[in-house]
Amino acid sequence: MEKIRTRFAPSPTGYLHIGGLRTALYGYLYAKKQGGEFVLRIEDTDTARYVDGSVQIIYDTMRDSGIMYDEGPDVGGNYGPYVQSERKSIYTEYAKKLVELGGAYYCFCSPERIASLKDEDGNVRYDKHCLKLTKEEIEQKIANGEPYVIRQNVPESGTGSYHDLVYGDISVDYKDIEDGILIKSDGMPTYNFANVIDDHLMGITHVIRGTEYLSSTPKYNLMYDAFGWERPVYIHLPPIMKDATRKLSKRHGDVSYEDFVKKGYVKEAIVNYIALLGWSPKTNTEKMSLAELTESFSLDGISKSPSIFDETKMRWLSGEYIKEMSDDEFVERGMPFFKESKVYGKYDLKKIASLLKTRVEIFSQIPEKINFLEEFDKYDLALYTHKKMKTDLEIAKTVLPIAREKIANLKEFTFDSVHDAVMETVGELGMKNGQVFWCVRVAISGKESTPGGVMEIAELLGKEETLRRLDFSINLING
RNA sequence: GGCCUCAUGGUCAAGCGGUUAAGACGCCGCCCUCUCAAGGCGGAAUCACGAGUUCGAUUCUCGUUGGGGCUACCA
Repeated sequence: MEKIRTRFAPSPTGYLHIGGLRTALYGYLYAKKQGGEFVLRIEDTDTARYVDGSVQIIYDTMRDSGIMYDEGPDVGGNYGPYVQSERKSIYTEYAKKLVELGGAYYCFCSPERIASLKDEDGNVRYDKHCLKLTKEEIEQKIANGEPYVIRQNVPESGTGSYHDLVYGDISVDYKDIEDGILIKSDGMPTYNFANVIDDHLMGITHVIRGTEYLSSTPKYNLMYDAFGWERPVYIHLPPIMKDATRKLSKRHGDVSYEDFVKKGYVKEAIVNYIALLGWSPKTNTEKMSLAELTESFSLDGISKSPSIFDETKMRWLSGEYIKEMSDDEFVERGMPFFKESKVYGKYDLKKIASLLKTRVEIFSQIPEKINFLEEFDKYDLALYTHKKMKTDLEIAKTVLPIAREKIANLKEFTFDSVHDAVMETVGELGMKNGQVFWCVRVAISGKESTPGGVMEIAELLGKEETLRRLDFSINLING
C-alpha cells in the first residue's frame, strides 16, 4: 500500500489558533500512526491578508508543541517549494492545461458587469458569459492587455458525490456551484485551485481540513477528474467553537497556542486537550502524551458535531501534568514565573516546587502563591478567628508568646524540630492541635491560606525571619 | 434565500435496537487535615421536538426546531 501523506496548510494571516493547531495535530497523528509523512505548506496566495511574522509563528508553534512536519518550507523535501507564492508558475501552467481540457476558461468580465448579475436576493451568480468567447477573441483580448481571471467550468447539471471518512457520503448538485475563480487577475491562484494542484503534486493521499470545505469539495473533485488525477481521501473535521454560536477565531482573544503557553499552561496539556476536542479514544484515558495519542488515534473517534472549547478543563489537565513533574522539572519549566515573583533568588525553589505542585494548575499562578514569603506586613486580625479551628484573637494572644519561646529555644531549626516545638505548645496549653497550628501559621504568613503549613513555611523562612514575624504578630495583636 | 451539515448533562464525551445511558471537567456534600490544595468517598445533572419502522427506540427513516458551514479575485 502506498505511503500515507497528509498536510497542514495554514494561511499566514496572524497567529496559529487552537482550531488550526488541532487540524495540524490530527493530520500529524493520522500520518504518524500509519508510518506516513506529514507536510507543512504555507498558503499565502492572498497577499492582502498576509501578516508579517506569522509564518515564523507557525514554525515555532508546531515545533514547540511537538507536531513536527517531515517536509516544509524551512525543512525542505522533495515536493517543494512549500510556499504557494513561490509556485505561481506551476499554477499558471496547470490552469492553462485545465483550460485546454475544458475544465476552465478565461473571463474578461468587469466587476460592474458581475455586479449587474445580482438577483433579487442580492446574490451574484456568474452566467458563463465568457465561455462563449472564441479562441481568437481571447487571444486578442489578452494581447490588448485586458485584465482577466480564469474560472472553473462547472457543469450546469449533474451531481458531484464523494465519500468523506468522517461525514460519509456527500452530494452536491453542480447547478448549485458557481464557476469560481481559479486564477485571480493578479495572476495568483485562489485556494480553490491551488489546494488541488498542490495536494496532487505533493502526493497528498489524505486531505484533512475543516468542514468549511465539505460542500465545496465536489468542485475540487471536478478538477482532479479533468486532469485525470486520483482524488485524495477526504477527512473533514468539525469546528471548535468559542460558545454555542460562535466559532473559535482569531478575533476572540486568547485562543492561540502561544498565548496559552504565555499564560503558563503546560504545553503537553494544550496538545492533549485539543486532541480530545472532537475526538475520543473511546477509553477512559484522558491524559495522553503525543506518542500515546499517535498510538490510539483512529478516525472513528472523530465526532461530527462542533465542540466548545473549555479552558477550565484544559486548565485541569495542565494541573495533572504539573503534579507528575519532578521538583527540578517544575522549577525549570516554571522559571519565567518564579522570576516574576518576589522570592526569586532568595529561596530554595526546589522546596517551593514540592509545595506548589499540587496547588498550581498553570505556572502563572506561582507568584501569587509564594509572594507572601517576601511580603509581610499588617494583616487583618480577624484571621485569627476561625470557627472550625476553634480559635480567636484571645487564643492567639495565649498561644503565640509561648510558641515563640519554644521556637526561639530551638538549637536546630528544622521541619521536625519546629513540629516538636509547636506540639509542646499544644501539650503545655492543653489545646487542640488546630488552635495552635492555625495561630502560628497566620502569625508567620499573614495569610488565610498558604501552600504548606507551619513547618513548611517556617523552614523556608528560616529561624530569624520566623521569629521576626512572630514578634511582629505578637506586637500586632496586642495593639 | 439556496445548498451542505450537525444535534446525549453546563462543557468534553461513551453508546452504534433491549443498558440502572459509561467516564472526565465543573458544581455540591462528606472524609482526611494546622489553612489552601492534593487524595478518598458520595451526590445533583443529559438522549431538542413530532411522526413513523419495530414486540421494543438515545440508537433506523422522515419532518420540525435550533446550531454551524458554503454561497468572495478569503482560505
